[in-house]
Formats: sequence, structure tokens, C-alpha cells
Amino acid sequence: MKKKPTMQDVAAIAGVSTATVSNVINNTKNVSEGTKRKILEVIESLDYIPNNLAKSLKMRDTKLIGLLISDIANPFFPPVVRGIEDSLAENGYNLILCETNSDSNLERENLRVLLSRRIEGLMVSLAGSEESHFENIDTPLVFFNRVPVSDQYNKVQVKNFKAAYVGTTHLIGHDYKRVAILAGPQHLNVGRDRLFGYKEALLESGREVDSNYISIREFTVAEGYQGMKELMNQDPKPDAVFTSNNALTLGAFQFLKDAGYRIPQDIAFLGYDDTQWATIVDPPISVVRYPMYEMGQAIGAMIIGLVRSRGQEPSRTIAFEPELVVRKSCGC
Amino acid sequence: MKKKPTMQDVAAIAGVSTATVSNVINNTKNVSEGTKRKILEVIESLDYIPNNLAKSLKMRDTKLIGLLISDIANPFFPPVVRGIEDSLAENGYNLILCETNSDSNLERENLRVLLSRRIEGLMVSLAGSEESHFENIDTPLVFFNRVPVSDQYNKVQVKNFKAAYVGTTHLIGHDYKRVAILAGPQHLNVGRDRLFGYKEALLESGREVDSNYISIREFTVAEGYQGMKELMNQDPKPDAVFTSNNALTLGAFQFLKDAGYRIPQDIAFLGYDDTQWATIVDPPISVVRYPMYEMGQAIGAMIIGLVRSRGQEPSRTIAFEPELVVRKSCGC
DNA sequence: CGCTTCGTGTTAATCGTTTAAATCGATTGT
DNA sequence: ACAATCGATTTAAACGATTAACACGAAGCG
Repeated sequence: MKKKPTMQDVAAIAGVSTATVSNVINNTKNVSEGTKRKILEVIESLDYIPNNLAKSLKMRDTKLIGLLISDIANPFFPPVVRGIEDSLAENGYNLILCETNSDSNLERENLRVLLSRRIEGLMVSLAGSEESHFENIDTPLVFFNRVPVSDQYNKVQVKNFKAAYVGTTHLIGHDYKRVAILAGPQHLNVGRDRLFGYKEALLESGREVDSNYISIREFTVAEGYQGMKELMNQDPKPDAVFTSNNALTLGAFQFLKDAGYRIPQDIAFLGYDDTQWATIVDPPISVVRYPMYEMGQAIGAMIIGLVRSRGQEPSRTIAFEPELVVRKSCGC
Repeated sequence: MKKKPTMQDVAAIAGVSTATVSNVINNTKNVSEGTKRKILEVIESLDYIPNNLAKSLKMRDTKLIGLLISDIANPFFPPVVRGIEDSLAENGYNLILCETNSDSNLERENLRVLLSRRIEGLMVSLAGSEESHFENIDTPLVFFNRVPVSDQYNKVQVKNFKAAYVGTTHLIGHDYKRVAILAGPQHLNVGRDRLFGYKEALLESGREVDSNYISIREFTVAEGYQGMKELMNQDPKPDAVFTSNNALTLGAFQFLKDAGYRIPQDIAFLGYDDTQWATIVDPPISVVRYPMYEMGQAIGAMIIGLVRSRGQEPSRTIAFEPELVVRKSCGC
């Protein structure tokens, strides 16, 4: 692990100054063919690779963007991150990934580290309802997925309200009488908005909102399983259910299978977020879904735009439309 | 987006030298209570965050580790990356993520960028069979998943041969007569080794290797679908199949469902890599699986170890054992 | 009293780049 | 013939931290 060669070394061997070396590397000034060739030879022979730390320090840019999410193993994130990465790579930026495990304290710590690394922009899916640590940072910021309410921020969202509204309306439209929902934590925008959408759909079609058919749960598979079980303990049982998150969908479906319920005869089922498995299970699951890869691209493009415009632009919000994919698990 | 305060600023306002400021920040020398408090106050009031670029430049370390994979959206990676991240975070390192899209040229380019960022270590799942660009880099290096053959490198692998061997043996043991395999690209170690394991299992139990029951495919869902279709066109049809990768598993299962085959009556099915959906489909799929999160942790721990020991240690290989999870899709 | 020791702080060089300003021949125009 | 111009290159000052070496007054000691 010997010391890496520097621009000094290259310059000395080539018999020129570092300024000239810098100029051939960056094509920033005319350098005569002769010396240029000589320098390139030396670079090659030394395996010289410029030190970007020094460059960044001097230039005050790092081409580094931070990503702060709860858990990459949550199936929602991978396609989104892929889109982000593609978008950043296209523009010569690199991604530095931090996971918060949905812990706001970890989030705050990671934020400090990222800022000390002088990231040029940051993309965040909030860990929890705490968001004060983002208040006065002067680095371009884009929230996505779990976003703060304040509209002083840039956001890339999905239309959570609409997703639940459309899903629930579809179930009502197919004449299910007792439509239940597995809802998420109410301190998260994604939890709240989806529940509102569900309620609104019921009210608009003249139904009553019956709290017995609302189960508020953490976004985990185990909670989905348990929540579904409790919903099926109601009397009368619900005849349709909307599960408002991918983990809840998985858990709920699991329970219904285990307990021997027939879908959609005993209960109609509408899930959240698509996966290739959704078409394979029996019956294929209807879902409300979003174009995750495209969302990722949009997030990446937005942060790049902000970096380029030095954060001068007013805050924007992009909201993606939900798509209802009807398969066999509910009326069609 | 005003200029960020520097240590100079802090020092000037607090009426001390930068040396002293540095010393209170890093707890590296005795500083009297009074001045320490004063300095901390100034830091607080300025929202001063140290510039890690400068620190890294001077200290010659970045606490940055690179990760080079083909595609985070491949379901194999997320749990592994989670394990890696946890392991790195525990030791104060950050992760910089690059995707190669299985393109060796992109891989080489990304490698250069990462090296110029002076990452302290690099973890790689190879893009293809080209690996020469890793030959002379003097940065600690760990390969995983898709690894080079040479044992001059550090690797965290799975026992690919054994996985296929155990799986195939299980199928043979349950008296299936015509065991087929959906195998992967033969220029990748993971493709080759799994096919070898399959063949070896057949030979050892006195069976013949029949190339009609071997379909060599790219690792994609579409190829799995197509490959399974062709296998079922053989006469006589195979009565069992081992799909040697998660995407192939998905595609093959999809085809069998679509075509109306009954599992395991018409054909026994053994998949690769576990997912929560595997227990939900009908019938629940038997699989050969690995502890992905733990593998990630091991990868992270290994690279940290190498960084700490300055790469003095001899090359090591850790190989994880496959686990056979028997569900309803094949003899049990 | 003179000498060492100790606790606090400061000075200034350094890490590896970039770049404005300066330098230096050679060429050009009149 | 002489100033002006031009192209190629060098000089040297940043960027924002760390840290060895040093400075200085107070305290300890025989």
C-alpha cells in the first residue's frame, strides 16, 4: 500500500510545473503537443489518478449527493434508488447512501456527517415525524415518499390520498358492502393521507365510516398479518379490504391464505405496490401502484436541477398519479 | 446559499487560534474549561460544521467505502447492502454506491472515479467476466457474489456448487426421474458452478446427464419463462426442475402457472433464493437460500478488517453454506 | 533564587489540487 | 529597430483542516 503518486510527481518527472499538468488533465488551457504527450506518458506510467479531495477542496464542489432512507431492504426503495442512480450518473454525480432504520436520531447524525462531507444535494425519505434538523441547512434538499407537510420544501410524492380514494372507490363500485382498510401510522403523511382517501371515498358514495373496519398498524408484515386477523374477527366480517402499504399487503394476504379464506369469494383484496410476484400468487393480486423507477429518475433530476440553479428556484412538488391494476383478487 | 463558516471564522470570533479549535473539536489536547466553552458556543452560534474534505486531505483517510454492483433492483442485493451498510456504519464508514448495469466498461469507469475519490476500500460484484482493471489497484478489495476465479483476491461467496448439488440431490432422492435445470451464463462463476453441482449430483447417483434437460439462460425473468417453456417441450417432459437463480425461478414459475401445469404433480419445483412471497404462492416454493443479511455483514466486516490492517493480510475466502428449505413444491 | 516541569496556546508547514498573475521568447506590425 | 502582441509555461497563493515544534507564565523544588 505505497503512497499514491501526486501531480507533483508527474510534474517533476515530466520536467514541467503542476500548473501545466493540471491544464492537460482538464483541457483548460493550450499546451503544446510535445509536452502534452510527454505528460500523458508519465501519467500512464505512474498509474497516476488525480486526488479528488484536493480538487473538491479547491473547487468547492464534490459531485456527491446524499441519500437518506430508512431501509434499502424495503422493496419500495430498490427501483427508486435505481432511477436516482441512473439520473445522477448521467450527470456525473455519485451517490452516498445512509440508512436510518426509521430512527430520527440516527437521521440527524447521518445528516451531520453528510453535510461535513460537503454533499451538494440531499434526498430524504423521512425517518419519522421529526423534521426540525432539516430546517436551516443551506444544501439543496428533496424529500420523497415520507415527506414533511410544510410546502417550503421540494418534494416528489405520490398521490396518497388519490391512491386510497381510487382503490376504495373501485371496491365500492363493485358492490362490496363492508370495505375495510389496513392503514399505516397516523403520524406519517403516507399513513394519514391514505386513510383520508379511504374515508372520503366511503362518504362520497354515501357510506358510513365504520371504525371497526379500520385497523391502524405499523408498516410491517407481522402487523399486516395481525391486523387482517383482527379485521376478520369483526361481525359481520368485511367483504373487501384495501391494504395501504406493501408490507401490510404481504402480511394480510398471508393471513387470509393461512386461515383458508377464499379470495375474492370470501373477501375481495386490493393491495399496494406492484411486484412480479403479484401476478403469480393465487389469485393474482389487484394493486394500486406507482412508476417507481420513473419516480427515482424524477427525484434525481430534481436534485440535479437544484444544485445547478444553486437553490434559487422556488420550492416545487411533483406528485405521481397512482395506477389501479385490476387482477383477479377483487371485482373486475 | 452563503459561504459556510470555517474553522478560521470560529477561531477569529472566539479569539483563539485554529489549532485550539481543532483541539476542542477532536478532544486531542487539554484545553482549559473556559476557552473550550467559549469555542463551543461560537461553533453552535455559527452552525459550524467541519469540512471533512480538508480533514481527509490532510489525514489521508476518507472513511469512505465503495460498492460496485450491477443493479440494486435485483432482489438479491438489497438485503446484502443492508448488512453491508450496518456493518460500515457501526465502524464510522460511509458507503458510496455505483451501479454498472453489468457493463464492464462502466465498471472500469466507475472504478476510476471511486479511486480518485480515495475510497479506503472497495466491494465488488463483478459486472462480467472482465476483471483486468482490478489487477493492480492498491486499495483493499473484496469481491462477492460474482467473483473472479483467481485466489489472489478476497472473496465472500456462496457455495454455488454445493447449492445446486444439494438441491439436485434432494430431487433425485425423492425419486424424480428426469430432473431438469435452468442454468445461468457459463462465463460467470455463479452460472458455471451451479451447473456443475447439478451434473455432479446426477453422476454420483448413477444418473446420466441429458443435455435436453439443461437450459442455459441469461439471469432474467423473461429468459426463465422462455427456458421453462422449452424444457416442457421435451419428450418426455422433465418431472422436476431446479431453477438456479431468483429471476429464473420467477420466470419459470410464472410459465408453469400460465401453462396450467400442476406443481408438484406434473413437475416438482425447486427455486433459488428465498423471499416472503415464496410462502404465499400456491404451492409454497421450496428453495435453496442463503443468509443474505449476514453475508452483507461479513462483507462489510471483511473490508473494514482489510482497511484496518492496511491490506497486510493474506487473501481470504469466506463461503456461506446453502440452506435447503423444503415447502410444498417438491417431494418432502 | 535559579532551574525544571507543567499546562495552555500559538505559529507555521503541510496535504494535493486549481488558477490568476507573472514571465519569457518569439513573432508581428510599422 | 522597437514596441506590442501572442503562446506556452511557471510562480505562488489559495482551499480548510491537522499537528509538530515552539513560546510563555505559573508552579514546584532543592
